[in-house]
Amino acid sequence: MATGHTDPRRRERILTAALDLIAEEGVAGVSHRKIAARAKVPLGSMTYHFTGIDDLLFQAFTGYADHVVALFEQHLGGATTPDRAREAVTDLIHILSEGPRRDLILVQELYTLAARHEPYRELCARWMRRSRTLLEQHFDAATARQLDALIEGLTLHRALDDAPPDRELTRGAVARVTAAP
Amino acid sequence: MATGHTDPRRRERILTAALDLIAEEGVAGVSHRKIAARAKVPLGSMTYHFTGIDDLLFQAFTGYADHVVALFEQHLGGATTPDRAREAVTDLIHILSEGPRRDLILVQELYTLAARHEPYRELCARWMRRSRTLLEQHFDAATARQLDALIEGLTLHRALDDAPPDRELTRGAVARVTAAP
Amino acid sequence: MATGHTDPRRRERILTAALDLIAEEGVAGVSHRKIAARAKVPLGSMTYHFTGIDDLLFQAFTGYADHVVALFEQHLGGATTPDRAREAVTDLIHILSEGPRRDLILVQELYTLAARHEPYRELCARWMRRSRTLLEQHFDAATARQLDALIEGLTLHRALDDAPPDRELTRGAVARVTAAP
Amino acid sequence: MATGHTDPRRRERILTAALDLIAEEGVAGVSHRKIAARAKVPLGSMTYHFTGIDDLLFQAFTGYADHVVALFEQHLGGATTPDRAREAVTDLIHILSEGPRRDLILVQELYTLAARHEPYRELCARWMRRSRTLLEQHFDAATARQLDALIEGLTLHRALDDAPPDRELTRGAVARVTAAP
DNA sequence: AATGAATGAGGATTCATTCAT
DNA sequence: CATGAATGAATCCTCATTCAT
Repeated sequence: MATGHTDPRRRERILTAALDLIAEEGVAGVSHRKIAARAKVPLGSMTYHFTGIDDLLFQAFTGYADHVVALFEQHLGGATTPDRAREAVTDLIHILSEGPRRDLILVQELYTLAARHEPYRELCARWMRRSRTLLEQHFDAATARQLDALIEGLTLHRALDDAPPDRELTRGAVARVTAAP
Repeated sequence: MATGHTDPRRRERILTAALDLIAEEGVAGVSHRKIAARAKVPLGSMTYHFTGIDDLLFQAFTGYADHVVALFEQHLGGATTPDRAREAVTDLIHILSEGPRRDLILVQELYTLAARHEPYRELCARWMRRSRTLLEQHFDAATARQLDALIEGLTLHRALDDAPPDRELTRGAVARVTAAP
Repeated sequence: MATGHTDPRRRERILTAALDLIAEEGVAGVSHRKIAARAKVPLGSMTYHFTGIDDLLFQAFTGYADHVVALFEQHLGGATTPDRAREAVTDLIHILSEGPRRDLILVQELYTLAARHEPYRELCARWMRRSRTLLEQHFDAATARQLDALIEGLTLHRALDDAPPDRELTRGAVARVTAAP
Repeated sequence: MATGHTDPRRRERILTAALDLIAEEGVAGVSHRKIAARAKVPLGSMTYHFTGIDDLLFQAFTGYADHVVALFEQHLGGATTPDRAREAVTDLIHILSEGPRRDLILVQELYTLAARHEPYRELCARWMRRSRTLLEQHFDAATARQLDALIEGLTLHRALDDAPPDRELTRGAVARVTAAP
């Protein structure tokens, strides 16, 4: 009506609105109506562009996972030495957990879905594989896996703990896990 | 009517049914009706015993957090030397992630609630504090925190990864993080 | 609210409203909303009293079939001789097809459902068995079946034909089918 | 695009798909989308070729009624003596009720529409007139009407009854109704 | 001539909660 | 004390139809 007739950004706008809403109210709180209102899109658009709400959520999280992977690549891809990589990992943890609450929450919501639904588990598994591959450019395979898990745990604890680990503690943990045996 | 007058186990049965349901369908999927049906309790009981569904959920998760803390105490409390403690931590990670899917899922659901709602965050913080205190019986404060985060990350990765870390890798990671500097 | 708290006639009112609506707009045209409005009952009552709309429709038609069977019994049950029975059958056909359009339509709707759904077919089969049993009080089994089919066909043609068979023609057809060989 | 410019069979394909769908899901279950999908035709075609869904349904049933009339003509038209006609009628009843369930269902759906909507009633009336005319080639007018109704009733009972009349019973009924007074 | 995108109305159903009993 | 009946709001989804292209 206003935008001519077709609005190619429509789909994208809906997905962004969905993620924002999930961050605010949780997967449990999203609904076609709320997403449509936030995206300023008529309700009927929801099921025109997506098979149903499950489809919509999955596509939204798929896009989000891509975004996080990109973040990993951006930070770890540039490191040229193991020391630089260690520093990049420390950056990553603090960026993730100090950045907008939105990211922390979305990751949690994604993990919760993954714990119950296979397609989401596959989404997470792909992300973990990619992350590990990046770490393996600087560390041996076993160390990469251990470090990957450490990143996960430190990020989460920084998000939930009332006295979150500081940068020095993070740096120390990274150093220990990546220390030569 | 039949059981005398009141059934003291009624409340408990409702809470267990709620957790089972959350494990199966997620927080988003629970409802008074479903919980009542599963607990074999009349629908009216729900709002008689609990203020509302939010109250019910919070009490259910409170009980669950207590249960997990008990698991930590049971495993870590018995260790008498740092080496025993290291082994206990390794056990803990593998028990948590190999045990029934139910536990993995409930922890995730709890974290997701904590990411958004203060009372749940406090619940998690208490748990983390307790866990750290237990670890501090064997390791210095900084190491305890790092180790705690590692436990978290390894457990999660064991749950979601398609090629989960094996016991040897877990043991190695624990050893590295707890190694003398 | 107004009626005290429980209204035992509620279910019955809904079923009657459903049948009225089916007669007016067809099975294709009924909806929870329309039935609720006609029965002057809140929308939520629909799925409180019935599992779903399928359940509601089936129960409505079950009640209706009982009503039609009662009509058959009332007319045929009183006949004491074959001649009286022939006259009763003729009455029946003309009462059915001259009476309120509602009945003709409801029977059609029921048959249409029966053509596609087993439970409705069973409903019709029961009705036919009962009808045949009544006719067998006056005629041999084969004749009863033939007469039963004739009743069906004449009623339908009286309902749909632009020049419907008159009473004399009906009487003649009944006489022929029930004539001694 | 591929087929030159216009596909003359397109309309026909849509109508056939509509009838198939009605047979499967009932008039209540048809929709533009489902018909378009089944006919492998773009959604926009629906309202391009037909005024609306009512128009589409009416044209579909019109074509179907023509098809049934042709069946009557094929069977009754060939009979040269009253006896042959009786046999043809018996054939007709058993062919109609033993043939694909689709036909039984479509006839019922058509009658149901006819019970409520004038245009469909006229469609049925034309069919009945034609059928009667064919029967009048062999029997007097009154007999033709009675026989026509009998055909209707026997066909329906054969379709819905759990112990449907056999061929001998059909033959007997036809003989009785067409017997000289 | 033909169609994919778009949408508001309405579909069935589920829900947490209230309240008379 | 305990509960079944009741309900209005909100859920997802399907629909016939319009219209710019």
